[in-house]
Amino acid sequence: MAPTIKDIAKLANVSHTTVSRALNNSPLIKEVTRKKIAEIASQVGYVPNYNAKSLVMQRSYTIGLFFTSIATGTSSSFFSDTIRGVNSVIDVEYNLFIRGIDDYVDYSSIHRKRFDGIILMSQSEADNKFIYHVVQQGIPIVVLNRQVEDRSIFNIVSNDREGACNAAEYLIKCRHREIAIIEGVEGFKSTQERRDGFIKALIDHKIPVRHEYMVRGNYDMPSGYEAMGRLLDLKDRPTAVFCSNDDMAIGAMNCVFERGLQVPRDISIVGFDDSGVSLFTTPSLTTVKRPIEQISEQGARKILNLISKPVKDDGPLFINTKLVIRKSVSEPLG
Amino acid sequence: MAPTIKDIAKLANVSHTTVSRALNNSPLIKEVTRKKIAEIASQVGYVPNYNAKSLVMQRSYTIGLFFTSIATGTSSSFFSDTIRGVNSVIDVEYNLFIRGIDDYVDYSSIHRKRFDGIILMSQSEADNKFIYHVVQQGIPIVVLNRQVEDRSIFNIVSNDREGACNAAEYLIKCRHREIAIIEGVEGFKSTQERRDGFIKALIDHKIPVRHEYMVRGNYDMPSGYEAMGRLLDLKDRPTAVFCSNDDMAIGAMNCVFERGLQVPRDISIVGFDDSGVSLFTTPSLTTVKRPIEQISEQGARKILNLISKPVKDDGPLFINTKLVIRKSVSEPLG
DNA sequence: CGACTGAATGCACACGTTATAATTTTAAGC
DNA sequence: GCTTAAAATTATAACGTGTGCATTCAGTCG
Repeated sequence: MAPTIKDIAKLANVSHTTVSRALNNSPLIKEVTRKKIAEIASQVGYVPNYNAKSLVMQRSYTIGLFFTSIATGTSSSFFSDTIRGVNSVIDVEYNLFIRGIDDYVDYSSIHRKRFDGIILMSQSEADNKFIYHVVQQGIPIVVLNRQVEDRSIFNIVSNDREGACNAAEYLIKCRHREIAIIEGVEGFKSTQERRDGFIKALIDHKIPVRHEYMVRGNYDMPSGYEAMGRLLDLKDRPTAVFCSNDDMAIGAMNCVFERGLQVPRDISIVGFDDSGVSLFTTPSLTTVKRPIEQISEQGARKILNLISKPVKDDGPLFINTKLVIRKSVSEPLG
Repeated sequence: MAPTIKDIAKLANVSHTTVSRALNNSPLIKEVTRKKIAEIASQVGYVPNYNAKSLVMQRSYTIGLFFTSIATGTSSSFFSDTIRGVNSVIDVEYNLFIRGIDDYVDYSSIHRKRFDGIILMSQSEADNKFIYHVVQQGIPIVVLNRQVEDRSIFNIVSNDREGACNAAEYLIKCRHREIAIIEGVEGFKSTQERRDGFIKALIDHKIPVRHEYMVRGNYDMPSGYEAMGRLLDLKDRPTAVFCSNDDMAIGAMNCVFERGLQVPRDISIVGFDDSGVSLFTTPSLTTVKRPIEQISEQGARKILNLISKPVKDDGPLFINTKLVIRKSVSEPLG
């Protein structure tokens, strides 16, 4: 059986109270007894029972990292970058708990006793119900990646609108005028933000926004492939396509090649995310770098802060995107 | 404050013991009282306190999913496929806890009280120290992806050797004779298995194994790029290359194109994993499908079994790989 | 030397749950 | 209607830890 503070108490000829205090560095304990107890504790390989600790302390030592969904709609690199970022910050003292919101039929098991704090990598407005529940439970929460209206919630988002706008402006600067967009999953905030940025760039440069140049995808490769197919079928097809993420850009490029056309000669393509692959496509993909790992790290730090000293809102934190110019864009022919 | 069984007991005019039994469907309770109590419980929105439960039950309701490392050496798709597989099986009643072994400086916090069971997605022999610790603690464990010698440990692995062998044989069938291999991270079991299968195929077909045709990578795209560079620099370069995973294959293809050569015309390439991208490279990648998600699911099911009724070894479970033929391989020129 | 002070330690309880043993209620048998 | 067995319920202890309050101890001051 694993040793408890009572076992240590016996060995040290003190009460378990003293042991508890000594191990928690209470100022009430004389230095020599603390030393002695610490010595014995490490000798017998004592590790505290977190269940007992949690029970009395009303803390769980657990941080929940939630996604909108683990099963669908989340690209691998996005998923793993997020976990890597969070994991690098959260000390092993904490349990790191990972789930998708859609794994739950009801949220009754999500309550204060079980989570010290929650990090939500949010992709959909539908997450609001979850957020509301968490807030109501009084659990500190940080929402990443999607801006929420409620100012009392701490929010870290990338500036997708600006990123998309920059990407589109870059295409315009390269003399493109027939520019299409392949959009992401309907209802995702990111989808909307990127579209808005894209449209803003066109309007700012007085380029008409053509309805048939806006096609829907769902953030995965096959959808990018199909969407590009529809664009290429158009009577006058675009000379450049902004894809709302890299995965769809890869699917789109694939479609272009399959029709015997070239990127960027016949059609220019730009992506969004700067996922690992984008450097190794042929041609390499011009894309908007979105610092997911950085966002996650910041989010993790913030939740730790919130747990230790709850404090009100600083307003949402925007992390800048950055256009990474590679080789999938050139000036249009003739 | 969240309601406890004592609160319910008061409302129902019974003892808290009865409430506990009623909610746990003990046969000692009369049907009508059970009904009444269940009614009240859901009315007040009762949720059990798992810390208290764990304390007395000596169970943690936590399952640990460990990787060799979260920070490095694990490709995104591998990582997320694993989590998806496990997540789909593990009920929300359980905490799903995810960490890398290399996050720990010592394993003292990994003990029976904290984990009901552990799933290890293992990539390196160095993990044995961790495995040994877990076994010694008496925690049920399932090791995925890497075969361990100890027969008392439950093991689920893909048949990498056979998969690699099939891939190489396919190249041979396509009349290739100058066949190279780009290997994975040194020391990883998977690296060795795939090399062994590769070599076996060559030997079986009496094709000499040339030392300069075996180059090292580390499973990421840049390393595949570099390794291919070294192969292309050879005086008589190979006509086909077996890459030990898809990521390296993508890097390798990129390198080929950059030198103005074509895949598969000038050089054929085959990968390993069948990660999501392999369908959308140009040309699409012929590769060995390794059912990571399936392995993870099986592993998750197995750990649940082991937790409920500990039982000895059935021997390692092999899950078959499958060659997926696409367009990155053709017969060599001339 | 006794009263007082402050430091160090111990006692007893609390946290929310399950398990064990004891008790009460119900049903059955004659 | 009484005894007895069975069924249903309750009282109490336990899990391992932290904390308020009581207690002891050592030292100081008068």
